[in-house]
Amino acid sequence: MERAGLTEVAPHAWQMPQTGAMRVPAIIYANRQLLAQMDEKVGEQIRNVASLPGIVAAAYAMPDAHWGYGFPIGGVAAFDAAAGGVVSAGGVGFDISCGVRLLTTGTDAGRIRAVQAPLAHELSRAIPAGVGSHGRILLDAAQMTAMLAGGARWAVARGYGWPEDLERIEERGCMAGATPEVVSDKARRRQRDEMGTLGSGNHYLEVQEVAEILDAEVAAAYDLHPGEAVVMIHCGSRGLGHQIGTEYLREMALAAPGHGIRLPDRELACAPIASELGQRYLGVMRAGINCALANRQILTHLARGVFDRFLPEARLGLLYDVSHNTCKEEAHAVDDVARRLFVHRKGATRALGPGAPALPPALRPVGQPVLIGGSMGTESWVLVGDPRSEAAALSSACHGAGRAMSRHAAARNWTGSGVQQDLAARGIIVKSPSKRGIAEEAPGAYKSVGQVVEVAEKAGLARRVARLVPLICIKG
DNA sequence: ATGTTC
Repeated sequence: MERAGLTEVAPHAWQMPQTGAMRVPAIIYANRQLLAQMDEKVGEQIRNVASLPGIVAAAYAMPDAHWGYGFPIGGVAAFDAAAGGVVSAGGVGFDISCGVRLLTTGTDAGRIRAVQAPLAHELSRAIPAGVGSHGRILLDAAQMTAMLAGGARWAVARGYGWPEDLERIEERGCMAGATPEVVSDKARRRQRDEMGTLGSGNHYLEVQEVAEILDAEVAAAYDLHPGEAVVMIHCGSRGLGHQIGTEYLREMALAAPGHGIRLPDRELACAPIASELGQRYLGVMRAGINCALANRQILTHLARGVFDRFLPEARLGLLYDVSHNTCKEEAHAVDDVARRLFVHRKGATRALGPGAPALPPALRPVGQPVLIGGSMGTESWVLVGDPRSEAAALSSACHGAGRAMSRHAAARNWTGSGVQQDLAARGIIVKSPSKRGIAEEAPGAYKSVGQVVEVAEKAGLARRVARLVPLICIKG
């Protein structure tokens, strides 16, 4: 993106002037290099978001932003229902409540290396991955309804995981206000056999090593220790979320004129929060959030089963589970005024600072773990919410590395086997049902996640706590 | 992201 016309209003915060239909400014968090790597389309999309009815404060793009459907991926925007504010299916994204959870193991990475190949093999057998992957759990209509209402709470009640896990999940494992009965039959049907599956694209389960600690105090509170192994799970709401996104994007686009909304881009389809359609989407989307929370909970249970067989001394405790594709009603201070807002985070992670009431007691004094999945074969990060993030971006931060090139271009530049061999030479085992998928996810197709989190820290979005490097990657 | 195009 060209820097001309942008004003660096704070370190690594670039403001786009409020022009045309924009109701608020647009702010992009980046250094000069990340800004140069950003598509012009990110600027266009974030300006479009800034023109939507009822938007509050500003439209924000995170340091890992790239262009997406309507909203950029890495976009944050909050709306006031009483001021005609809208909810947008494109502002949440197709993979509703896609997110990351991190499990500590209390075990040295050396113990993983001793069983690395068989552990990778057994994880790949236990964790269904790939396009259309299905699991052994089949839900009937009543179970589907219970799952969509209960989220991870439902999963734990069914024996998938431990009651103490729930404290370490956003919304304590269950998103309130879900309306399972309004979720279409088609969406429910698509999800029937997809619980506890990874899916494809950039979703993965990785066994990683804590390679570096940058904040010893917070790391200790998070039970992260140098040289120990952790498990990171990145996935979302599978076919159900995708079906909901498809249905509501269409319906919101058709209904927009009737709501008096002129869309700058059809892909920005949205409806007033106060409208029947807006309320209906919110209820269905919350069911999608519960689906993703239950899915990651079942994947955790499957991973624990494999670890129990190979490393019985390992105890896979949940550090935290946080989503990066949601719209949630939250309390925020805007210009020192307390307001209730509907915050869209699409490819952006909630990042609550110390003292936030939504955090469990064990984490409240230090702040929320902000879990950042890097690209396959590189590094991932644990950050902690910074109190400055509330003013900077409504307590939000980045979510990953962000693509630097298209899937198509990546598949031209690399082969799956080549990438796999390169990583094997560095001691990383990658298992995937799709060679093309591995090529599309080649580390070189992504921006530097290290640079993204450094900018996030300098911009006051979140502070770095620990750097994680992969040992085993189970890839969709 | 996605029964990788209704």
